[in-house]
Amino acid sequence: MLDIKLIRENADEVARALAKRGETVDFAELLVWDKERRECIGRVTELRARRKTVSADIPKLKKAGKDTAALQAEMKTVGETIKNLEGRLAEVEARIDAFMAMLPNLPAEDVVPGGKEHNAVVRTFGAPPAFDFEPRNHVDLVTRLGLVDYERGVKLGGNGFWLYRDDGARMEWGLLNYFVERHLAAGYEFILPPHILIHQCGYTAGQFPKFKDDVFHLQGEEGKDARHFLLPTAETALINLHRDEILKEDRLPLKYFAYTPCYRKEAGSYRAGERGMIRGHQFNKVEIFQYTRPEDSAAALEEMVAHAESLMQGLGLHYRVSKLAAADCGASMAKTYDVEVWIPSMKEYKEVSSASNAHDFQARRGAIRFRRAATGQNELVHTLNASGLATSRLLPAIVEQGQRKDGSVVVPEALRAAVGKEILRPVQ
RNA sequence: GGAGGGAUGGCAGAGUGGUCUAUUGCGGCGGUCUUGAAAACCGUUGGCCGUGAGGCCCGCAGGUUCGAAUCCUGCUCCCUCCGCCA
Repeated sequence: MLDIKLIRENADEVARALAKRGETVDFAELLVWDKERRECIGRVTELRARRKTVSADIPKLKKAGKDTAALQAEMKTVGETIKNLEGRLAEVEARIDAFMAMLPNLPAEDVVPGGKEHNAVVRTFGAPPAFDFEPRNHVDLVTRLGLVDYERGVKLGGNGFWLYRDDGARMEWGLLNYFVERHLAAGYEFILPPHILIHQCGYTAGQFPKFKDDVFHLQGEEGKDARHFLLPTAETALINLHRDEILKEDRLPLKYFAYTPCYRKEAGSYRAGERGMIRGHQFNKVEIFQYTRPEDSAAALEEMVAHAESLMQGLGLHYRVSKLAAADCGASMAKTYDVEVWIPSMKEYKEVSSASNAHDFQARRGAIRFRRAATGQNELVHTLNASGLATSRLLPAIVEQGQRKDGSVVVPEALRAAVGKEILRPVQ
């Protein structure tokens, strides 16, 4: 959520910033509602003050033997006027809220306008492995190696699902453990949240109302509007940890990480090039998250990207880091870096981590503040999130980048203990 | 799932239609005293809206009334007991 004061005072500037995302927004109507809202508040406040004093006087006058019927009659109409104004106010505020809830975040100053074609590679690690044979794709590899069972995954969950088995399950689990250990060492607190969340969580994160079609909603009980949903990322849980709280400044930054599967509809997003485990309805991810003071968030973002990169380096994978253009950043995010791993068969880099600074956008939606000791004032925190990492995109990269001519795969050193072997060989 | 009880400030806990401005205690913060600390004493102590005067907030939403923490209705959550259960 943007600060409506900013729009009130600087509508053109806000519109220009949103235009970097390719969004054309007209604030004229909003500003009319905003004006009406404030006028309503002014009048209601005035009338309530009058009612309050008169109502306090009535018992005194009665005691003094005076007739209060006229005053009571007058207050009755005042009460009705207040009620009418409050009705109007609620109407206007609902419109303002609906409008504001649909607006995406302002891109940070240094984020360039335009779509993903304007993303900029800021650095790369390693180089694409050179094969003196025709490399197989990960679907062939993991199937031959017996790591992933696509057919039975579909039998269980339908299209868009798979299951890990044997060494594949061990490797996926080993990746998760490797990340857990690294995050603990970096001072992040481990959270295992519920996977089923209430609607307010999606609102705070910024998924609702705009992106409600992207998540799986649970059928509520008959006659009840339960409005639970399966989280599309652990970020949705972690941003809500401190919803409606006022944090202590000396406890910031708060650093958390969580492992959850991520459940996404991915409706209509299937592409032939994304077979296998590149895109599914459920995938594993460890997410890191920080709550910081506003002045600390820019540095925190760099720190989180560097941390995500160190995980990749620990696996010996070739990757690059891109800084996203405005329109490619998530709606809640002011600035985003993607860490993208090389998938040889696709000859493409695919996102395995997305590290973002939401500034105060999510904090405002969730009323997450901290008390600044120097001023005694409450301020909104900044929130940041980064995948650390999306394991389900990593396993394809590991087998493709680590494959050898005979179809075997070298297990990254960091995972050998978990998998129990150095080389994975085709089964049968 | 059944039965009962409850929701008031950081916590505990009064208040059942209008004298207060929602008692009081604890905790927190500041001070006095002290070599330092404790104790004692004094002061202070939330959120939201509004340029401001001021207004709103006693779980949430409605209603009754000149006036609601208090009365009425609906909802949510929590606790206790029973049942079921990984």
